[in-house]
Amino acid sequence: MNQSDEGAGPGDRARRKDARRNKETLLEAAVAAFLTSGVNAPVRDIASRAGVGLGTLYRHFPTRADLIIAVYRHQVDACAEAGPALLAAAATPHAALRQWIDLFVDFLVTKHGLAAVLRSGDSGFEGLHTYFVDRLLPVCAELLDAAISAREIRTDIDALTLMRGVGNLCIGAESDPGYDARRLAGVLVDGLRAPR
Amino acid sequence: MNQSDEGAGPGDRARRKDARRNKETLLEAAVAAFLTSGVNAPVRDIASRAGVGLGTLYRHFPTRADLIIAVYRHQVDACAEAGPALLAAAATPHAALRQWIDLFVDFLVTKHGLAAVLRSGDSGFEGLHTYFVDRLLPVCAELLDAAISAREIRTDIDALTLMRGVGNLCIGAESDPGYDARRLAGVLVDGLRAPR
DNA sequence: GCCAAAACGGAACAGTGTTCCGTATCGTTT
DNA sequence: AAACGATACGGAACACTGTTCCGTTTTGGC
Repeated sequence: MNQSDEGAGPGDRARRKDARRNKETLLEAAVAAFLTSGVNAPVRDIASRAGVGLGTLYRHFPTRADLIIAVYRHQVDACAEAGPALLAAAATPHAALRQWIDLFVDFLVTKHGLAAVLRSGDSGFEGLHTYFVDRLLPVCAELLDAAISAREIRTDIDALTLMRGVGNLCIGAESDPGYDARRLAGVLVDGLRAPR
Repeated sequence: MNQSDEGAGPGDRARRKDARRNKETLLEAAVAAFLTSGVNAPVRDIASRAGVGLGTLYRHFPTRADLIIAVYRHQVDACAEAGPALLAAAATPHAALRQWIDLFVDFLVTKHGLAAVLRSGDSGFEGLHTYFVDRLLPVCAELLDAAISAREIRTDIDALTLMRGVGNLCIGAESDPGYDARRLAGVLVDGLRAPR
């Protein structure tokens, strides 16, 4: 995975090279910190891992949410792009939906604390929440609609509710061996089949 | 609901009456604060609502979790006691389970932030988590076992996983009009019927 | 080499939960 | 009624968050 192209647009060329380098270093530090301490790793830890001041961190990533987005952008995009592919390949839309939900759950469960932060309600994370919804909701809706059109599932659960529900099921899964978020999400998707 | 008998054992008689009165006042203040600001209402707010110092609050409720337990103890107990009654009255164990889950969800959804705090992983809330599990898990397990014995549901979801899953589904439901935790919990319970 | 613009660093702020201890109150005992 | 020890009180102080701000340093075009 290459972090260097995060937001690497024409705008980056206008930046001083020390700024570009610091942003890069910060991203690497954040990846490492998130891996060991979860997405709630203190900002100070990330800054000092990167050997950089707090001001520098905040200039590049105005809020913690921006840092999280930058770190996981590629994986979220990959998840989003997998949706249509699964729909084309699977035997039924419902099977595709199940597989896509599995991808989503796997992603969330392996990012310590991310699912919780998405639901924290903390105003500082609005941007993060919005990013996830913007990127993934259309994909989920497409799969859901396909399954509905195929008359495979009930119609009273919309894509946003489903995504939030599945996301919620992932909360705390990382630090709780006795809890199987994947299986529960599967049960939920099974439940969608019940005609209503 | 009467808060005055919270932990009102023989031990209370040994306490000075100002201490008893303050504990009482603090509980009322906490009820009010939780109602308006959710269970994350700042300790200082609760103390000042009660016209009491921080030290007093912490002496009576050594941790925030103790305060939350004290406030909701009666409702949790009521939920626990409803389990066997529902099992006796319902047409099938699965129907009883569904009704009990509805009770649980209704309770959690109406307590702003409680479901989130139960899953926060914050060590300060271990006591709260333990209390909920101790009190409600046996009830859930009884209902689940009955439904399994009646061959109504799959056997690969244990009571703890189900409770945690349902609890998770309730997170954020209070401050999100477009999200229906009750319905999702219903879908999950439907999913249990799918033979596996 | 100069110098304005850009970026940096970290002290300072605001808001948490929690601890600590000097002071005030209570209730019993004389 | 007065004295006194146990009990309880209040809030300053601490540790830890995220975030802001501004004096200082670095950069890169002239």
